Amino acid sequence: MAQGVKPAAALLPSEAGGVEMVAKFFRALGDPARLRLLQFLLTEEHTVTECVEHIGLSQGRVSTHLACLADCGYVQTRRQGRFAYYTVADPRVAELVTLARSVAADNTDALAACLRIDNT
Amino acid sequence: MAQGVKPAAALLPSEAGGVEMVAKFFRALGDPARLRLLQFLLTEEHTVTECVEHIGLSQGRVSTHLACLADCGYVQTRRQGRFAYYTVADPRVAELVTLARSVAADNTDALAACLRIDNT
DNA sequence: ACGTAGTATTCGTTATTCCGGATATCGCGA
DNA sequence: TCGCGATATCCGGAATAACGAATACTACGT
Repeated sequence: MAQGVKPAAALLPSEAGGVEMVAKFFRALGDPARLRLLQFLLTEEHTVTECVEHIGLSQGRVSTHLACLADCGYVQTRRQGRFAYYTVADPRVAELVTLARSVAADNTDALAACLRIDNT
Repeated sequence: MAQGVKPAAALLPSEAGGVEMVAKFFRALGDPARLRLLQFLLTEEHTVTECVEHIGLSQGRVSTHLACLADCGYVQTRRQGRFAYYTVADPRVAELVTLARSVAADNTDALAACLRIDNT
């Protein structure tokens, strides 16, 4: 093996459930609706209703999506009266998406042709 | 909002299907098996059979997972005889996973409690 | 040419995930 | 207090994705 490099000895946490945790984390970004919400909330905070109008899904669904993003640490909530203001919590989120976008851009064709993991 | 920063004006591609493409890209990382494969292939190249022994899934499934990772541009194939050697193609992949891991690590508890986007 | 090992693909089944609609829950104003 | 607007949660139902087993394909050795 590549000796002397010692690269990414522990890229993934070897703790129990660590890999599953990271996978769950990525899965949260693997949905177009949540990705759009993330972009929408990146520049400024918005209420749930505003998000609903922006992405055009049912209110209940949007609320769940936002809760998921909050659970994963992507966004944070600010409660004021009966409103809930969501916004991106962590600057690393933008890095993450930007980085992914740059890699994905270099594989547009292959990605488009990829019929998911298992097609049929 | 944070004025004067002009952050990520086009974080996501607004082209048709761009968001879906990035989502698909992330979804490829949202599976524990593929994530483990990626780590396994990060330091050195391995054949399909080696991967099978390493993660303990059926040969057919592993082959499909690897094909998916290749489609997404995460890994590349080198064919030699009847063997197929897979290895990580892009250094940005390690960045991506490391970055995600660091964010996920800061939200371990919330992530663990997150019953996925829609639990039941 | 034949058999075998390595890899890829197909198939039916099972498990996840997303969705809208209905239904709570909570806060505020009249 | 009553009603209403904003959010959150709870249902089936439909779509997607993962799995193992079986099968097809390919390259090599004999």
